[in-house]
Amino acid sequence: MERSGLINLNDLIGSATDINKSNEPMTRREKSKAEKLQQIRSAALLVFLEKGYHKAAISDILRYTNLARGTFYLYYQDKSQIFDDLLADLYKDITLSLGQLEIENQKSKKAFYEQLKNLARTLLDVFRRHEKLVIILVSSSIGRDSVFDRRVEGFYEILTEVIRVLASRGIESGYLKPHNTLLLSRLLIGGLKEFIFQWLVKKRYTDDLEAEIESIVFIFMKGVEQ
Amino acid sequence: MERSGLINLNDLIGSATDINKSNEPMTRREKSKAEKLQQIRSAALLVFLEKGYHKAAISDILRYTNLARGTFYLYYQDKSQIFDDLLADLYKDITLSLGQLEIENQKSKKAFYEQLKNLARTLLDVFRRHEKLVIILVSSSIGRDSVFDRRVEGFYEILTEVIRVLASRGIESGYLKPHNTLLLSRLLIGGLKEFIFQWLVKKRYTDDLEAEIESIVFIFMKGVEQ
Amino acid sequence: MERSGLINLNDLIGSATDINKSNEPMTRREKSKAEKLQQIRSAALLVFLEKGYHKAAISDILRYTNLARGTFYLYYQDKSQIFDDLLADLYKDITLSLGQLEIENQKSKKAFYEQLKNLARTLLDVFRRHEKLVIILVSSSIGRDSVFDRRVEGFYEILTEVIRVLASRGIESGYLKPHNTLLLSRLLIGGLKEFIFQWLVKKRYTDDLEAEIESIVFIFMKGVEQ
Amino acid sequence: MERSGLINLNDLIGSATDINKSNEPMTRREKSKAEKLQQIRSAALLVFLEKGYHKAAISDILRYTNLARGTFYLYYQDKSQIFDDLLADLYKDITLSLGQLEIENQKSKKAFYEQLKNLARTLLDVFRRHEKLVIILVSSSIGRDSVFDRRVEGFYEILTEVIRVLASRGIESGYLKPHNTLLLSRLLIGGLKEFIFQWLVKKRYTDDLEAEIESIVFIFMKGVEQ
DNA sequence: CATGAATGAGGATTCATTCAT
DNA sequence: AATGAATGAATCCTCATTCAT
Repeated sequence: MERSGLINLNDLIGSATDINKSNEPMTRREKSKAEKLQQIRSAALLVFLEKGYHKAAISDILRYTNLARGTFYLYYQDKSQIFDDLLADLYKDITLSLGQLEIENQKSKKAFYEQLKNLARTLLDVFRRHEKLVIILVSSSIGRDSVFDRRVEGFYEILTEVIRVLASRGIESGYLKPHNTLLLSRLLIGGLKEFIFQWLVKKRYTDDLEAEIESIVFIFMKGVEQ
Repeated sequence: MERSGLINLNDLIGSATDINKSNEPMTRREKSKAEKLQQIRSAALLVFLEKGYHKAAISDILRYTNLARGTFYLYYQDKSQIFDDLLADLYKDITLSLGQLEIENQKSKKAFYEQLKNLARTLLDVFRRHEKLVIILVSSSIGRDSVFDRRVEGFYEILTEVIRVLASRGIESGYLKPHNTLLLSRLLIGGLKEFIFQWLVKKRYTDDLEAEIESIVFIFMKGVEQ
Repeated sequence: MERSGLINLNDLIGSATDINKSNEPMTRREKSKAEKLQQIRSAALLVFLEKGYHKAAISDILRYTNLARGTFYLYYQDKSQIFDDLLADLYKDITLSLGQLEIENQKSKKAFYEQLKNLARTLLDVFRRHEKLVIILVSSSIGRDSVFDRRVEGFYEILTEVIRVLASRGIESGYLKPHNTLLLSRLLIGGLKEFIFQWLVKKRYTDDLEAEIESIVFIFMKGVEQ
Repeated sequence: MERSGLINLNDLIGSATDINKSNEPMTRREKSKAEKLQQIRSAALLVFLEKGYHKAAISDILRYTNLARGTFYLYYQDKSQIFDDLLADLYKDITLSLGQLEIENQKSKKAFYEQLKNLARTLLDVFRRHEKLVIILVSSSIGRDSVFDRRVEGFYEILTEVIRVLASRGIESGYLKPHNTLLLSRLLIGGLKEFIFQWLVKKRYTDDLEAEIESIVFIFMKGVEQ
């Protein structure tokens, strides 16, 4: 019996900037550095949320800290780098969460459906934990060729790939109709993105989120099942 | 038997700017002015496409024409106005196309399904005719509060409303399960947006567009039918 | 017995732009031209009043007419010229009014005092007739070297000269102390200007204007009498 | 016996911007910054003097320094702010000077008259020390609603109020006729303004300034005395 | 004469980034 | 390492004036 995390996300995510991986204790200087870094990160998240990534100026971010303008450049080279850094956290969480979502070969269509619901709930939880960043992601452009836009796109690619793999297994097992899995997954991700946008940015659907999510999964499952 | 356009889009769209309705012949001067207007419009479309609306500077647009900086302001007051103007064209086309898509009260689930496919194909055609603008729309940020973002959002609202009305009829007629129609329509629009993005921006799915669209409609229909 | 207008103002005023001095009947074309001229003049007066001379743009003036931008330059070369033209009217009125204010050699201090009051009342009436222009004059900068500023200054020079001449006569006749007449006149003009400003621009002192004016003349007369 | 400064000017003036009150020694950097500030202030004063406040461009000011365009905005937000800053210096001086001009309840008309002369001389001295700024003030428009115009007007209001209070006391003590004190003070301020204008801007009356001032006070006193 | 489209110089302001301290 | 003053390119916008029609 196969037993593994859903998917190896590290392949997809690539090298998220990792600062301070080592477990050695920090010197005072390092601690101070880590604190400053954290100040900048928190401030950036707030500013991106308020003004949107593109309109956010580095000086806006610094205004929320008590650091000098030049200090920013000791930690990051530009705006896109700090966004990458913020994103890395989300990626780490997704990786962990989906990794823990252990998957068995589904014994039945029902089990497959349950797994799909589990996945949805898991993602929902991750998004809740990273609400600010997810808002920034779902209300941002994709497709242009700035570093930022590629990052946002990358985020969706990861989600798409997760769905695609799951759909492939469903088709292999004969639970799902043999659709184009990429199309399937994009369709679901698109719907999901719209849903998250309405939920987090527009603050709609706040009544019974779980039920709504279940509806979505149900519709999708019914739409694609064998 | 009721027979009417699908939906009165004029209510949603508002008065698209109408220039040059009169049939009187233009003087040479007026013709030159109209040409300059067209130059600016074309240039703006290109620049928005290349750099994205937010990064596009008015001087970028003017660089594509051989006009002086001040000239822009003879035609538009700012960047948002020219975008509105471009959008008005698309809206006019959508209005016309959907208006011609006459709808009968569906006699059967099958007829309802056909109608859904018709709608999808019609929108597809419109989008093909306005490819550049649609690319700009699907690859732009929403959720911030600039004029631009409200326009983009408005575009999706229109599409969402069209789907929502159709879904309502389907539910009333007993062909569809009584889902939350707003959720349904957002879900489909989200998926569609993602699809259009992949198709127009990423240039994927170019093999058999009609078949892909049919797949989408099929999945959606199957997912929500009674 | 000497009998003459108070002063020959034409010497002071110089060549106010005089258009249409001849009495020959106007052709239709000339009439149309005169009308356009009048349109511009009225519009300019309003705009100068609202925005102040310096902030007034030529296009502001033209917006109040139904003339094209280029047309302005058929009548005036720039903003200062039209101001000169407006001023010429006021000058003409002052000249006329003061010219009619016939002056005898004052037989007594009392008569001299009456004459001073007459002068004040006369000026007051002129200012009332040209309220808008006077407002523009009293609420404008002076002392810089633009054409406009020299015009404003010229206006005060005229008034100052009128007072100075009268004061000289008063001193010659022994009714007034032998003060520096230029100082005297500037002092009075300065006070008057402030008074007019408060009256016309700030809309104070509207209760009993004549009484206030009489107060001013009284104080001044008492201050300088022998 | 009452003994106090003439008037509490702080009520009228408001909080003049106070920079660098602390006595700690400046670092080299702070010193350089203070020098730059001073460069800008001096340049602004010169430019305002030459071109007038309204025609002065920020780039004109910067041309007199060797600073970059953006540097201005490190010190001031716009043109009006630097004018306010310059004005604050004058206000501080007026406050100090008039504050030191201690006033006793006047025992006689003569004493009152002396006090008036003292006031005039004091103001004259202040104006001499701030010649450039005073020139800018007396040759500027008032009455429009820009920030600048309100500042200029405020300056005259202060002077007017000083005179008005003194006149009130004179009337209370029976030395002056019971005129409308506001009218009185405006009249004197108007005359004074005109005088200062001629003296500082037109460079007249430079022979015996003290005597001229004495004349003015004498005329005024004689004009209004009981 | 009249028009009004076009021009382009000129002014304000912002902001990422550098670098001397 | 940290600072924050200084920079200057980039952008938006206005407006007097010209000139082909």
